[in-house]
Amino acid sequence: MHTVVSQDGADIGLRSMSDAGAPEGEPHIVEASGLVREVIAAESSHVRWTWDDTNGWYPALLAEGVRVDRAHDLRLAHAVLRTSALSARTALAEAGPTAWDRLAAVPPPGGPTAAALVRPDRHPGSEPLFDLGELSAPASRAASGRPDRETSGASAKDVTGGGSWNGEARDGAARMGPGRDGPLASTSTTSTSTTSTGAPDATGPLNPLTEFTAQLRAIKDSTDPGRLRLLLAAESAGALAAAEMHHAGLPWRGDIHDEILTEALGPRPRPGTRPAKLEALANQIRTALDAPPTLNPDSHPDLLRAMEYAGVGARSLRKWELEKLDHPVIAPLLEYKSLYRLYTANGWNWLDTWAHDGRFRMEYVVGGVVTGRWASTGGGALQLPHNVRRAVVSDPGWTFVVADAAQLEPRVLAALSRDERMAAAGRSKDGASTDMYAGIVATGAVDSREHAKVGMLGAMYGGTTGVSAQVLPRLARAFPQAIDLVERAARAGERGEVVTTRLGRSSPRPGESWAAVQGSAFDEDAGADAQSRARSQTRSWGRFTRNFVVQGTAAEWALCWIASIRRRLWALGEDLSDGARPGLAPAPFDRRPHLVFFLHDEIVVHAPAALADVVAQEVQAAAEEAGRLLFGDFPVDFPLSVAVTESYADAKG
DNA sequence: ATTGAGAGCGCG
DNA sequence: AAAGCGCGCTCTCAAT
Repeated sequence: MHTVVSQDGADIGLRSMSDAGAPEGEPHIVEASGLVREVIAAESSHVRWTWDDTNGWYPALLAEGVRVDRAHDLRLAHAVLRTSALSARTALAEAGPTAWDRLAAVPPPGGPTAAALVRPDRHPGSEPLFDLGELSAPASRAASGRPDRETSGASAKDVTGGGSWNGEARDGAARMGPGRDGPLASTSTTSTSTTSTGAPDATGPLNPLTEFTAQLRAIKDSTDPGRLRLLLAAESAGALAAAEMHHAGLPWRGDIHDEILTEALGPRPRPGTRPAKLEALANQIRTALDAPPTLNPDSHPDLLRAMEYAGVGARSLRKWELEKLDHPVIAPLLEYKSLYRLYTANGWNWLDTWAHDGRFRMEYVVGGVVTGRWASTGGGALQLPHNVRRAVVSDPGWTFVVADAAQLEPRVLAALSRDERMAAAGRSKDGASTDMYAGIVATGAVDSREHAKVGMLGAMYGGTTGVSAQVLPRLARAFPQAIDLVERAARAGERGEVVTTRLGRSSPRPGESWAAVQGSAFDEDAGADAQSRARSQTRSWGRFTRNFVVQGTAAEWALCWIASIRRRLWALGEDLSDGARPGLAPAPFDRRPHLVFFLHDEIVVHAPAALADVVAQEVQAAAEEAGRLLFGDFPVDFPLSVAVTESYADAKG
């Protein structure tokens, strides 16, 4: 049963509909303040809350301590149905773009950007539903997330020396968050949606009821309703999980983070100065290069020129290129770059901006990646360096259950291609290793774990050189079905065709510039230049589609995994054992194990210590469930490495 | 002052 | 170890 939620002036409309889309009972209008009560009352009957955007509704419910079990996120579902090859011949897909296509994600409330922006009212003529200080979407990545890029070979321009140390000049300033305090503070009250382009919606307002009906129809008319239903349910469950993780926050010990920084960099520097360790290294660099004190190691042109003058022989400043060189400047330079990165990306400024009240509240962007993986915005939640994860410490009396799926992508490929031999290589026999790469070695296909790994990565990414390419023929002989699947995906992409994941997410078509470049290669006067550019572009798109099917299906597995985890965790109930104490997470999670972090193939659950073991079992069971949901009875294993630990940094293993 | 590109590195 | 997939973020520098 679905309950479609829609804004109705200052009120909220609630409409029950069967799973087939038939209205049930009478429409129901409640005041905005009454929604929480309605949700609580209806939750026991397993409704699927159907709304335009989970981030527009759910945070307010969570703030009231209310969790919902199921949802249907119309915005996310629309995006899938719009481009899926399975629903290509449906009215929804064949119709022109609607306002739903331009709907940008609403970011969760309460982030460091909250004070800076005013959220445009997404429902004309209505008052804000809850006064939470919700904000407008930043220009979302919806339009830019496509791999439609051309890399021009343009190189270094003219070089100017000097440059001033940025340092704490910025750290001290009132930064509201990277790139988000700009012109987005629109106060428009007429737009029905926040769009990336700012273009007005020509196709009318957002009507959740008609959209929902259209989506049900599209699913039903699709070539595989079952898969799409699962995909949309998982995607929506992901949206719920993402909102819950933002609500709960990742436990973050600012004092430990500060210790890490001070240890590595020296004490926090005064504005306008480098941390002591960086300053010392900068001087070492200057000395090694016989360069003047004005040499600014943060300026690439400056530094490259000084290195050339000193005869270092560096073509770029990339770490792995520098590592090949033999010169006294290399060691201090590499260390400088490493510490500089820590300081700028995850230093005190980051701490001030993103970690408050013992929590880092990340903003996930569900479906933010073309392949279906999540993206994040603000704080670099998906790029937390390993060396700062020591700051992630569970609350007193609580612990973390950290789990990651071992070799998820090759296992997904094995199942996707129904390659029984490859799947068998990943299955543990009699307690033997669950390491799939070791299993591949055991088949005799390749002679070392490293070869198995780079070979598989090359097969899934489209590697054409080095060890990866050398090993590929052997893998192709041992696992013809798996390799054939990725090769076919690559060929399809090279032809400009669309490829599709297990549950039905399809790749975007190449952009207009793609066709233009291809066309120009066929011109009479097409030079070798144009032809090679077209060829390079073709291969590049082939690598994208090759990887899309694997990465996208792995993302679906992960989505099913967390959907199952969050349901199972809730079913465990509250920790009421003797000595149990509430954590610092807000209701409804203060006495319950809950997800706090998700990273493509890895999850962190924050749990009362007494429940750690049962949580670990549920996480394991959820992985098995995810495998069955995607691949049925096909005999593929998705083993996890699970750790129970009070510090995230101790989990890796 | 603001914006965009390029370079580089963090994560999977 | 350096080729290949997907991202976000920060810096500098040149252009606006």
